[in-house]
Amino acid sequence: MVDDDTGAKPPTIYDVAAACGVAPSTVSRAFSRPGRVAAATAARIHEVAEQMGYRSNPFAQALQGSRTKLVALVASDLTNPFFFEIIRGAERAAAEQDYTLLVADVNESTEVERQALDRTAGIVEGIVLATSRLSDTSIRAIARRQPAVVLNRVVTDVPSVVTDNGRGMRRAVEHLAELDHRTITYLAGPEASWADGMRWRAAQEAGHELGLRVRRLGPFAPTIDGGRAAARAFAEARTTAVVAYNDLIAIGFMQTVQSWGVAVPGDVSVVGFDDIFGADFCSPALTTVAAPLAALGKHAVTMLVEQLSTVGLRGARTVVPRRPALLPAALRVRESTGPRPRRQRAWTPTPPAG
Amino acid sequence: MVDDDTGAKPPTIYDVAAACGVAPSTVSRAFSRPGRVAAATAARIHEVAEQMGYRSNPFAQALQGSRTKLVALVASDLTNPFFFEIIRGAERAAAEQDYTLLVADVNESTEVERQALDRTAGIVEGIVLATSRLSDTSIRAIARRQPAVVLNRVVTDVPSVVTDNGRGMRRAVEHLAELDHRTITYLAGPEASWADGMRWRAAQEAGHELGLRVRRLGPFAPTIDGGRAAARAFAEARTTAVVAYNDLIAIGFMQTVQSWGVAVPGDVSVVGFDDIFGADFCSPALTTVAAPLAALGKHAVTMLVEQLSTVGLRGARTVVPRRPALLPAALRVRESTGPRPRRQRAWTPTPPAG
DNA sequence: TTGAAAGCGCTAACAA
DNA sequence: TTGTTAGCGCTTTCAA
Repeated sequence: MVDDDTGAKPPTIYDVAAACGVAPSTVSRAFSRPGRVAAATAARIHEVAEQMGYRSNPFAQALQGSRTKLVALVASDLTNPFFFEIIRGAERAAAEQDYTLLVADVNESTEVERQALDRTAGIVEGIVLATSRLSDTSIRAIARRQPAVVLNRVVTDVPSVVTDNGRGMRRAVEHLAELDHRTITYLAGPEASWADGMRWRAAQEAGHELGLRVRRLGPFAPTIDGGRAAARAFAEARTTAVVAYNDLIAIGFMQTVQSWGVAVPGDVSVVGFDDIFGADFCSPALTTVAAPLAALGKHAVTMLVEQLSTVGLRGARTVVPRRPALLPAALRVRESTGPRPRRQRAWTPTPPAG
Repeated sequence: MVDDDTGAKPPTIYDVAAACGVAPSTVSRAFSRPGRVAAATAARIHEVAEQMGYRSNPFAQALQGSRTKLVALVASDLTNPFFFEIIRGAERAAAEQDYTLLVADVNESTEVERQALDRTAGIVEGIVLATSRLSDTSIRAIARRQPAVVLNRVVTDVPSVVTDNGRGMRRAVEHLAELDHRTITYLAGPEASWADGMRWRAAQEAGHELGLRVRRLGPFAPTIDGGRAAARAFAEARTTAVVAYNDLIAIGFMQTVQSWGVAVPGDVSVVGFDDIFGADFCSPALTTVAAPLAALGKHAVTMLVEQLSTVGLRGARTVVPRRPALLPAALRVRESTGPRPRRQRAWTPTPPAG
């Protein structure tokens, strides 16, 4: 009984070999080491393989130690436009180095993140953890098993790439100071967020140095809805200027106070953070600290691939953690900031008539 | 010479077995079939494995026929907010069915798309092709090798999930007709786009039935920049209403004509398509045909997983192509549409002073 | 240039 | 309950 096309199983090199009347190893060579097979034989093999619909089994190949040329980027929530340019940059860098980038959205769930990591870890050659919700310890454990880079967060002993939040925030506060604002409110992001800590601290420091009072409101979800909540909280304790943890909060905040008849920047100036998609076409266009999004992604993947070229696939651990790569942020002044109003207009957090 | 921790290679079941003084198969069982091993033995094995840092090799497991529980979604350009909700929906559906979704951004490049598919195909159990740039033939070839679903496009003999563009466009034209517009311009998307063909045809049909003239301008890139180009073309041949291939074009168009001093919707009404992130906070908020984004993603993954549960991992081909799943679109009326102006104001495509 | 044979790490019979 | 023995599909020596 010949095991020809008995089942629906895909053909293997054995099937191809049989059909060609050559040894399996020859078929293998015809694909992986074309030079080491007679031209005529190789041609025949390729042809037969083609029309049998032969596809090499990547698992069997990987078992032999061949590389998958895959790297993964695990993102906490792809729905957040913050990731757009990061992924774009990462994708570009990967493609340039002949890697394929696989992105996993873990939907802000530690559970799903673990799962994704488990299923993916052994398959990809390296991992970028972007805004991971995992504990530092878990992240270190992952990095111990395989090359990894953290993005937008600093974890001791793991290579990381972050925005220079300090400088960025400093620029924002300077800008507001120049517009003569005296007190600013920081609309905080999630407490678990590493970036939030950095930004809040930087705001305080900058305020201190420039003689501004800096208050903190929050935490709020890093979303447009979070911004709406922030607006409600802000109504209780107003200032002439606001710096939000991120653009989404800033946009939600603006939307809401504007719906109450508050003028931006007439009554309150608002500064966002990140310069995500949409920051330029919301109304008014948002002044924001532009994170080097594409550069972050690009840098992370480049660091990762650098390690991969050094070490082998499996059994490779993350290499010599250097100090975090700090990528520069730039203040993008648009229309949501203006001079401190002489006298604050009265307004109430209820929608105006009409 | 004991092959203990001689190299940096990760430990295998053999190492664990040796360290525990049991047979390799027992170690294997301890992990895959816990019930079939004495509790004490299992505990010891797990402990030893844990502290040796043992991780099962997914390739070896897959070679035995175990499932990877991975599905891939290949997107033409993740930077396009169109994909946000799609991915979110897909991710949810995958998680619900205990699958992990891997997203590959192919950056609008057929080359990269091929590459990604090659590297990924054998590893994931099924593939969602979202807005693929591949030819119908290539797609059919892929589907023949492995379960696949096309999203936002119809390919004969391959299961597909699409927006009901016809109904959606119909609603948009009706809306414009009710506002008394007589002639509308369709700002076309990429020629290669399946959706563009559908939308343009539907616009014509609806116009015909409702007694409106419908013109076509384009093709334009499906981006904000494309919208800017559309505005320049529109300046040469104006109408009181415009329907764009997608929201990005609509937003770019609005931005540009507004910078020329044209009022939206005062001078021209604009309708977008898709209801992407940002459509509600651009200025004016965009009236648009909301594609069932999340539902599309969810549906596609669900269809895929359905097939997977039927058939085995490798050697499974895409099953019985049914007719495309048509998901309903809804018109979202916001602020960018209004009644036809009595007389069109004069304007020129140069930025107004000031 | 080609064939034969030995694994890669794991699982699945089949015995013991 | 545990050990033994074959492979999964492929690559890679080592001979021929």
